[in-house]
Amino acid sequence: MAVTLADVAARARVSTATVSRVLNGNYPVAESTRARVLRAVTDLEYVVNGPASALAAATSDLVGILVNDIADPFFGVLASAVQSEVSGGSGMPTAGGAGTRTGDGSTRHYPGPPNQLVRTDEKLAVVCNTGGCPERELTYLTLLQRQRASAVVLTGGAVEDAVHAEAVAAALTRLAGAGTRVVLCGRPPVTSGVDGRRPEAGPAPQARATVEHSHAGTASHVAASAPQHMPSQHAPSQLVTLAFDNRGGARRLTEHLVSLGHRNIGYVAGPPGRTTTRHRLEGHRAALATHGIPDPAHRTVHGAYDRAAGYDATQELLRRDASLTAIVAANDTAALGVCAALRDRGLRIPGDVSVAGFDDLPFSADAAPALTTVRLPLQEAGARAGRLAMGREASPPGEVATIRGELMVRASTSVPYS
Amino acid sequence: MAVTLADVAARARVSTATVSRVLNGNYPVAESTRARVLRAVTDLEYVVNGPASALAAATSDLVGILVNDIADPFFGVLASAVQSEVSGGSGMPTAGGAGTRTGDGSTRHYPGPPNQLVRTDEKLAVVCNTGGCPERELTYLTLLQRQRASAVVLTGGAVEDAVHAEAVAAALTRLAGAGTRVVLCGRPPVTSGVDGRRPEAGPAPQARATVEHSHAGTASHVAASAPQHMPSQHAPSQLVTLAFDNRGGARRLTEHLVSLGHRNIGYVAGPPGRTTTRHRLEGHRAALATHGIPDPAHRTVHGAYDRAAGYDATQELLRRDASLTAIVAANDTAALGVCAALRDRGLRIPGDVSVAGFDDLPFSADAAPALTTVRLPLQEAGARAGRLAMGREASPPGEVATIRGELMVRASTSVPYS
DNA sequence: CTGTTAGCGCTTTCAT
DNA sequence: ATGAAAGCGCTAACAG
Repeated sequence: MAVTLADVAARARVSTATVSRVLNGNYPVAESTRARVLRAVTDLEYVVNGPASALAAATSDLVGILVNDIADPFFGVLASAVQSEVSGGSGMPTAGGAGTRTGDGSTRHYPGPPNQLVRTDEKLAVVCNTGGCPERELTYLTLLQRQRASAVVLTGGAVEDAVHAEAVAAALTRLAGAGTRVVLCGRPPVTSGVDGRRPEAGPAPQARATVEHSHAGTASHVAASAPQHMPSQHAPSQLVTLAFDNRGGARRLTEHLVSLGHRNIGYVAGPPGRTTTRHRLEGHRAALATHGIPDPAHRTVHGAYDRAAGYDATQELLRRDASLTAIVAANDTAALGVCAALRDRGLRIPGDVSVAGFDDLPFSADAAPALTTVRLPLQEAGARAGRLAMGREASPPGEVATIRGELMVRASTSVPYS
Repeated sequence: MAVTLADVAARARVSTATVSRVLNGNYPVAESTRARVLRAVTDLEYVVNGPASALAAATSDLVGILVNDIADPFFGVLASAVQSEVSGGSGMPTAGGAGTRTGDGSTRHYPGPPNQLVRTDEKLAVVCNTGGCPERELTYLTLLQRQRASAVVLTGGAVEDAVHAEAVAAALTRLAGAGTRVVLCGRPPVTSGVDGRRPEAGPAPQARATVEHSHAGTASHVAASAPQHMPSQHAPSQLVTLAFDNRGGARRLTEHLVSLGHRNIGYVAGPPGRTTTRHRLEGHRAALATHGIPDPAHRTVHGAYDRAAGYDATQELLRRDASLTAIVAANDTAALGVCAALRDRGLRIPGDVSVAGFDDLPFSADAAPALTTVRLPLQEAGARAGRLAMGREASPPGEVATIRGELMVRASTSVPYS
């Protein structure tokens, strides 16, 4: 049906091998021959058969990017950065450094193909929306393995269910073992089988056993405790992690509030059972503990990472304790909901109640009032993850790097009762 | 290296054909045999080789979703909706109707496979970020064709360059011809070579020649001039379009402002040379014209569809004409920038200046003040596009459906000088 | 520098 | 109901 390599070969009066060679540009071919082949290619509107070449070459040019919620700018920014790095470094102007292409070590040793129809040096970056659903995460991982993806980038926090963690760890190991490069971005390192290997453990609120690493001393050192993902011989660094220092960021944020004089601080946490939620909450509590401030359970309310959750949580928080002088949200989006709820109750920000978020998404600086938050270098992290996925950058020592967030003090926080 | 069908067959003591049959569930297999095979599959952790099966079956389970900017919630919401429809209808709870699966007409005639490792009935929805760059759009289209994608969904406005339009039309025709279902969502129908074939035409404000179709009495007739993409025999309705009525929405929005008494209205347009930009601007002007309100060119400023552009455009607009009592932005994101700029100048919204946006993104209702805008049913449109891509819904008559936007009057607009 | 020739792993008639 | 065998279109040695 479709035009094949053989058709092109016939028209160019050469062998299929030759056509393949000029298309891949990885082997010397006479200039005249090349021209003839290229001519045939365009004449026939030939388009490489991906599956066929993937089958023969045992690898495809697919790079998968898994995100929890594609409609959330947090992931949008991350994914965008990864993608622009993966597919040629051009992409959005937003992507900052565009010249990444210059010194690349691709296989393009010989003059490249002419038109859209041919180029093989670029990867197809695709983003997969898991919707925060563990099963879909697994499904995508499998699907990507099916496609023999050349790399997979997992973004965002992980679910803390032991069974699921085990399953993901297994999937990642398979992937890595199959030669797919795996990069974790904004997600803690894989620690398979750390918490006791109880396959039937269930949601296990106890699963937190292994958490207190990576923040003791001061910041971004990786805890030396439990043996990590164990690159079991056949995976030389096929699995690297770029984690966000959520705990540290949250701690600094709450300390900022405390230093302003706040004592009654409400916390709008993310959905329970997720690493990001837990880490940020822990940071918040650590800050309070450090300053000897009690933190009654009723001052924390869990919800989704969205605006509606922030809104609802705020109502609940206010109902439970009207003495609150500040509310910290697990992320900026929820913080916006917090602000909305406060406004609707006729409370002023920060006059009556200070508000803080986390992430520093694009809109946060423009909110009214501008949001105090912790800036996560999403753009940079994504780009780095992209480069790692392309094997264009060396892995960090220990295969794990922790990325710090920066406290951004803006107008939504002030001294209480001001 | 990896486990193959043959390995499974050997372990289950059957032929590869049989294994294939139970995996695809499209052919009767004895229950006992099936069990044995399934057992072998899980024991061996067998994962189908996508490329190989795609090659043999001449089709893959990839569905591509092209977006202009994945970091923009507009596309995020759209993509999310498409995707959750494509990969089993579950996905985000936001997606509303989840039970779509029930009456599907898949090939699953016999009891399906058991675990994550096997399932073949689901598609792999992947989103590709073009960054609004025509070349990348083409690249992705080709890449997807390479992969023999089963469907492709193009979202968002198109670039109005004649050459590029031609190229895209050609690519889509090839795709459709190759059996890939193509769905345009939030983008006008493909009408290659409509506006006079002037390759260097540029933004061409005159290009409006053929626009008023598809919502008047007769609707979706394609301009009769140059021969279109010509579904040349072998493409029965492989290309369907879900367009947004940007012009009508914009007109109603501006009419709302006019009815409030505004006469000096500034307009922050999107990037020139894009259909969405032009249609919205045309709607705005049509409204003014209808009411005999002059619209000097200096009251329109073009920029990107982002917040920064809205901010800058507003400064420029105010510099040019301080008598403005309202500013309409091409989309909500830019409108937020407009608000920020206004606030920074000490102007009150809507007291001094009314502001309106377009799209009604999630955050718009929460802005301060809540944004008057035109609500586009992104969720529904995306879901429908997804169903069309899956062949799970019949095409609209004429292969084109126009989706209207709904005027949402909120707090950011009021009578002037209030 | 170019042609020949095996497969890559799976699907699919065609037999049995 | 199951097996045997012929490709699908391309790549990668290996010869020339």
